[in-house]
Amino acid sequence: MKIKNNPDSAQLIIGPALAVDTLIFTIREGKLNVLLIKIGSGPYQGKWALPGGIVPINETLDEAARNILEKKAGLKGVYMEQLYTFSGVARDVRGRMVSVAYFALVDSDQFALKTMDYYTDIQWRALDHLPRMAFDHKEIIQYGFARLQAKIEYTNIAYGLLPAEFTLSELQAVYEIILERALDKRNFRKKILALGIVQTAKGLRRGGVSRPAQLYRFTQRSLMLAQIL
Amino acid sequence: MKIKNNPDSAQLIIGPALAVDTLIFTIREGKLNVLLIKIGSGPYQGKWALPGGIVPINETLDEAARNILEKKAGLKGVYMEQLYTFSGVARDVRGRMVSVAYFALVDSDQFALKTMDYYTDIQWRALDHLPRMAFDHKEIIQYGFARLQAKIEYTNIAYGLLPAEFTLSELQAVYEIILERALDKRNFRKKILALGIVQTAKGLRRGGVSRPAQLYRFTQRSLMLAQIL
DNA sequence: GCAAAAGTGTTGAGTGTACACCCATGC
DNA sequence: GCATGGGTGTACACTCAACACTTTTGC
Repeated sequence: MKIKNNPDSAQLIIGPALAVDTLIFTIREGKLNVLLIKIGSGPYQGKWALPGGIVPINETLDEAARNILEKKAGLKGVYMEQLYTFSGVARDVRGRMVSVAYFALVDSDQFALKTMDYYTDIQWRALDHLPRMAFDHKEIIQYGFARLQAKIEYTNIAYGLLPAEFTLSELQAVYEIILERALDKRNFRKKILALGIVQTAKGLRRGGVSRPAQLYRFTQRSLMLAQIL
Repeated sequence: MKIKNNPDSAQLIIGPALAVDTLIFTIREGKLNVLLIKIGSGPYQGKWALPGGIVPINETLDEAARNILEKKAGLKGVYMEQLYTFSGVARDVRGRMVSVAYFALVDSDQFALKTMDYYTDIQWRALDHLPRMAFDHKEIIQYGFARLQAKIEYTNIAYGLLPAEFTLSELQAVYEIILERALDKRNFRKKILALGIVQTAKGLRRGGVSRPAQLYRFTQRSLMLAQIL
């Protein structure tokens, strides 16, 4: 196990090691996806897992998670929050490891995946077609999905999954994919507009064969409470 | 820093040490209280803090938190859930320490406090009269209070603060104290009864000078979703 | 002109909110 | 008999859910 070591503040501890794992959601081709990496070496070689790493002695968990997002997944400035801390005694065969899971949302169009040195592969995988996974990472994904489903109903968190400008139909699709049910178009638009969480942007989206759609943007691209459903 | 060490599974880690802190709420004399201990030695001697401890190498966080509740606060079988993991780099002057906070609910009448060896004092303190506290424990309390306020609105979590049998007025008082606002008696009773989260128990509470009140019990003393407010 | 998605209002049911008086008991 | 908290119903406002057709574009 490779562990970063800052000699200035190093201390010897006999206790569980601390890691951060990041659960990154995006929407691609009408489905909710998570970012997975393929482990390159060690007892879990060839297995899929969430991007993660050991917490350096001189970083907070938020900093460690941001660094993993940036350096291991190439994602910067995305929505992120702490999810839960997992501590099963047997979750890592290499030794006692406690992992703080973080959860991030990305507009997949804005980021091109590139495989990093650390891993042999990195892929978006649909939530309903996950491979077998290392550690308890499937459990983390289920937990995070539940959080996402809950939070999209009473916050504007959906902004994390959309570009700056989007149509109301695109926003509605995000809701339908995450909640796994159809929503009524008129009621949805009425509610979203009444809440004032979006405002019209200049321009239309002319996607092809049909009538162009008005573009909107979130009035705030930061977490806000708003009872939507 | 004293650290428990199980030689069977010990490993040397250079990284943040891991602790659990428990935030224990109860209601006493019409106010929300938290359980605080007074630290007996070290740089924080004489300061107040939440009961906590280092996570042993062979315990999950839930187990470690249960053990702290039982051995340091004398509480068994109470409602408990993981709250959040705090990781500020300077939260403990003795060294880098990450703390997983847990949050517990207790019916204070059922447990008599006794000061343990570890601490020089242990007390219930009203949330609106907290002493100066060690570490970032005031922040943990604020975070936990927000969780409690949110969760009492959409779950039956209030059972953790009440004895097996209680009157609807007592239940309403719990809600009013936590939400810090008055509720309409008729509407409250209508909602609670319609949801079916309580059922009548045998007997009446004859508290003294006024009409005796019907006793109720929760239909389930485990966490259930129920939109109450 | 036709296929495809955008956009738009109304109605009925159900839920939430406000509100005041009688009841059973202890002293 | 009076002070104390227990217990009960109704009316109005508002919110939620169901539902169908016209518009604008590309081909």
